[in-house]
Amino acid sequence: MAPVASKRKKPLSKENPERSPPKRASKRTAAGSGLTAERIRDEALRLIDAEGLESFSTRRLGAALGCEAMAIYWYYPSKDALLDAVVEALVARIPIEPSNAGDWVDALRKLAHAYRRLAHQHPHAFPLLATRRFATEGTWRFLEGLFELARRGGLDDRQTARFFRVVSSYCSGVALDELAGLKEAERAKESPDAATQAAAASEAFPRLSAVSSWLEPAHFDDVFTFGLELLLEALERAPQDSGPGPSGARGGRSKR
Amino acid sequence: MAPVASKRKKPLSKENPERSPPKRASKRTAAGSGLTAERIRDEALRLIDAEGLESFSTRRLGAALGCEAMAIYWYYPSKDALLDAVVEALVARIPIEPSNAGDWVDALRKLAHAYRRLAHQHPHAFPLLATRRFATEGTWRFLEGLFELARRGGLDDRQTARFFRVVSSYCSGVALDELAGLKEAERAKESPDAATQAAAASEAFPRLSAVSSWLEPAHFDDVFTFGLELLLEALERAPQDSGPGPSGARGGRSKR
DNA sequence: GCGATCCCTTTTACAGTGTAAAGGAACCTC
DNA sequence: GAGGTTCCTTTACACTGTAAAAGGGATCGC
Repeated sequence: MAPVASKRKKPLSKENPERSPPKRASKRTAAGSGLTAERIRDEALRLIDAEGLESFSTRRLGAALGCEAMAIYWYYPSKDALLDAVVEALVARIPIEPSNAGDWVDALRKLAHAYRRLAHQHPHAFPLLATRRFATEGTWRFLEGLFELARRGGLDDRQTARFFRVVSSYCSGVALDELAGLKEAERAKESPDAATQAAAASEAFPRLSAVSSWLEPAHFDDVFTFGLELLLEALERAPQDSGPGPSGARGGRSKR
Repeated sequence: MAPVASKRKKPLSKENPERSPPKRASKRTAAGSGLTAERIRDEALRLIDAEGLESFSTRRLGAALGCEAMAIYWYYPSKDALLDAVVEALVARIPIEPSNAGDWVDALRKLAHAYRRLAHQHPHAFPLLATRRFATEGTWRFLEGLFELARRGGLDDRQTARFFRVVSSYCSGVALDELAGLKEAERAKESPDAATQAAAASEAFPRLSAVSSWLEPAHFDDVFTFGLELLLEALERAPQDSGPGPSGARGGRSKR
C-alpha cells in the first residue's frame, strides 16, 4: 500500500557473486527435487498462515519442504529476502483489473476493500505488509493506471498523492487494529481471567465501556466502511473546489 | 491507540506462584543493586531507540544494566511482558491534559498529533505500539474523559466509537507509512544502486513517479494534516446531521 | 547467637535461531 | 573421461529466550 521502494538488504556474501537464482527454465531436467523459489515462497506463506509468524523459521520451512534449511539459501539470500518475496506474493493476490476506464474514486474504493480483505485472509502474515515496502513491476503498473485515472478525473498530482496516502494509511491502520482486536477476542474467550477485569473496568469507566462495545468485531465492517466513505466523499468533492490556482495551501485549519 | 485489552501471555511457570515483583517500597534497604522494574524498562526503551528493535536482546539489556540477563526475569516474566511495559511507558509519554472542558474535536486533534510525534521520536520502538494493545489505568482514564467530552458534544456512543477508531487507525497507519518512508530514504542515501532503479521506474511509470514525489518526507506534515483535518471536519459536521433517529445505517453507499 | 526465611542475582544448561563455509553428488560441456 | 556448473547437505558458530538451580545477603523468630 505504498509505492516506490528499493530492494535487497544484503549484497549476499561478498562483492555480488550474484549466484544466479535459478535461471528461468533451467535446462537441467526439472526433476531436480522440485524445489523452486516459488514453491519455497508459497510454502512459507502457508506455514505462516497456519502456525503464525513468530514460530516460522527456516528449519521448519525446510522440514515442510522436505529439505534442509540451508537449501533455501540457494534461492534467497536471507530469511528477510524470503519474507520480502512472501509480501510480494501477498500483494499480488490483490485483484487489479485493467481499469482503463472507470472513475478513480471507485478504483480506490475497490483497492481499499481488497487490501482489508487480504488482512483478514492472512492475519498472521499481514503485519509484514505494514512494515515493509514492496516494489514490484505489477504493483507499479497498477498504481500507474490508478494515478492516470485520477488525472483524467481532474486531480493534480499533489491532491492525488494526498488522497492515496490518506486512504491507504487508513486501510492499513484499520486492518492492524482489527487484527489486534480479533486476537484479543480469541484470548478473552479461552481465559475467564480477563472477563472479571473487563467487568471491573466497565464500572470504573462507564463511557469507555459503552463506546468500546461499538468497537468489537461485530461492527468492524460498519466502522471500516464508515471511515472509508468519509474519505471518498471528500475525494469526490475535491476536483471542483480546487480553489483559485494550482498551488496554495488548503486544509489544515489549525496546527497541532 | 486502541482501548480495552487484557494482560499477561504466560502464567509464569506453574499455577501462579506469582512470585511478587518488588512489593512497592520494599522494607529491605533500597541499596540492593539499583535494579528496579522501571529502570529496566527505561533502559530497554533507550536501547531500542539507540540500536533498533531487531538487535535488542535480554543479554544486551543485561550488559547495559550491569547485570546478567536473567536478573531481568525477576521483574518481568518474559521478554514479551517487558516489551508490554515499554509500550506502556511510551503511551504514558503522550501528554494528556485534564480536559474537563473544551471540545472533543480539538482533544482528538491534539491526541492525533501527539501520537504521530511519538512515532517520530521513537521510530524503532513505535512498531510495537501498532501491534500491541495496551491497557493501563491512565489510558483508560484518559479515554473516559475523551468520550465524556464527545457525549457532551452531542455524539452518541456509536458515532463516538466510529470517529475514534477512524482517526486513531488513520494515525497509526500514517505513522507506519512515514517510518517506512524514512527508512527508505536513509537506505537510498547510502546506496546509489537504488537511484538508477528509481530513474528507470520514473521513465516507465511517469504518473507514478510524479505522484510519488509528493509522498516524500518533505511533505509528510502536509499530507498528514490534510487527512486528519478531512476526518475532523466530518466529525464537526456529525452532531447536527444525525438523521431521523438514533439508529439506521448511514454511509457505505456501495459495498466492495 | 543461630538457624530459617525471604529477596534478588548469578550460574548453568538447553533447545532453537539465522547463516557462513565447505563438502558432496548430479548433471552439462568439452 | 576431465572439468565446471548447479543444487543440496553437513557441519559449525555465535546468539537467542528462558527453565532450573544454586548462591549470597538481609532480616526475622528464637
